[in-house]
Amino acid sequence: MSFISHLSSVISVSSKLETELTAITKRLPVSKNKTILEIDHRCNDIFFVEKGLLRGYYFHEGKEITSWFAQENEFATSLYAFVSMKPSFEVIQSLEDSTLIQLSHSALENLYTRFPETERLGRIIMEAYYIKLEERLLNIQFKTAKERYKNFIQSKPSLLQRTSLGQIASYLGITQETLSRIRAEM
Amino acid sequence: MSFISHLSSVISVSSKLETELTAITKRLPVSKNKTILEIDHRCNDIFFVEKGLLRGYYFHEGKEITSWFAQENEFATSLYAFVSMKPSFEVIQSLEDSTLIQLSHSALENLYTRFPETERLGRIIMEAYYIKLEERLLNIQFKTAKERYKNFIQSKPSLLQRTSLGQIASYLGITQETLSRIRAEM
DNA sequence: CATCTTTTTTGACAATTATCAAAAAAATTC
DNA sequence: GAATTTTTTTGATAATTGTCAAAAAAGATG
Repeated sequence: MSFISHLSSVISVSSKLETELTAITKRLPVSKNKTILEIDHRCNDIFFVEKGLLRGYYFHEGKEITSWFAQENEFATSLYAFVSMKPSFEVIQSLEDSTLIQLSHSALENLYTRFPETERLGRIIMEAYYIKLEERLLNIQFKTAKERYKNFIQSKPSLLQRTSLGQIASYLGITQETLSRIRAEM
Repeated sequence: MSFISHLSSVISVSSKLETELTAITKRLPVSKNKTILEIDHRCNDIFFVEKGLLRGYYFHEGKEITSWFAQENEFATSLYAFVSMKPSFEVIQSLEDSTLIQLSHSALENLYTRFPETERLGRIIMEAYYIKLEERLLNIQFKTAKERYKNFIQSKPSLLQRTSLGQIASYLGITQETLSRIRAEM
């Protein structure tokens, strides 16, 4: 189970904890192009992507803006909504047939209390999220559209084949016309 | 001590923990315009601003870019460097005479181990940091320069008097000329 | 495989913000 | 408080990216 082994790389997972984790999570198969979390709904779950690809997006002036992609061995949730338990402004959808490990907010809170060592896990995951977001901000603030795209190709080459131009463009904070032109001149 | 009472609003601080916190932190007075963390140095400390104002900035193409301001009752550190223990790309400076509560990385790690309930604190602080950063990203990605400035006035009015136009402009991701023109037409 | 739908590309033009240069204003220092 | 330094403002111009519209290409469907 890639979920447990992934966690093991962050904290030591006792067999007791492993049993608990297996008990409170659910393996969830989703087919391609399914909406997993709708706008304005509560985000009760955090998902670990065992197989497949998810995408988070929201609407800005009627257009879909990709906020993240989550591939194999990555966590995915509408973080703001999950942390605050407020209605989500984000949609989560599957871009491929996927297998998710589903962990609910209440089960997680429970886990934190019963296995305090998992607090560390929560913190470390948050730190990693933060650093990724910081990189993204620097990227958008100081790189030209072309530099951002080059950077994307470098850091997430596999997503090039698995997502559409429009999805990537909005993730990079540019229009798809601009991205198309960048591609043309490369 | 505003530090302890601020923490108390997040987790319950036992008297034992309070004693420990007092023992491992140091009250650090710094005068105005002092560099607290230099570029490429290790960031060994996280600071809690008891009084005064700090600023984090880095250089991009020879120009200072403000990444954050930390006022009274806020935490401040070069988060990426502090978390990863890598050399900092950020400078931390005091913009006013300030009083800081200094907590070292090693003392914090130690605290996490000896008082597991503080892991929760670390996680919650990280979550708050994340959400602030997310707002900032949305702001830079989708608001015009004018909207961003208006938003800044709304959310951090006190900083208007305490910082310079150039510092605010770079924080908002615009040039100071542009910010000056925005001010003129408001 | 012909049709329908979605995605990508291309073109013309507009808007926002940056850049460079210099003047004006404000703040600091001796 | 005069001189120096720093910060802010103003002007002219350029560059990047966005917008709107439509064609072309690719993909999905019955």
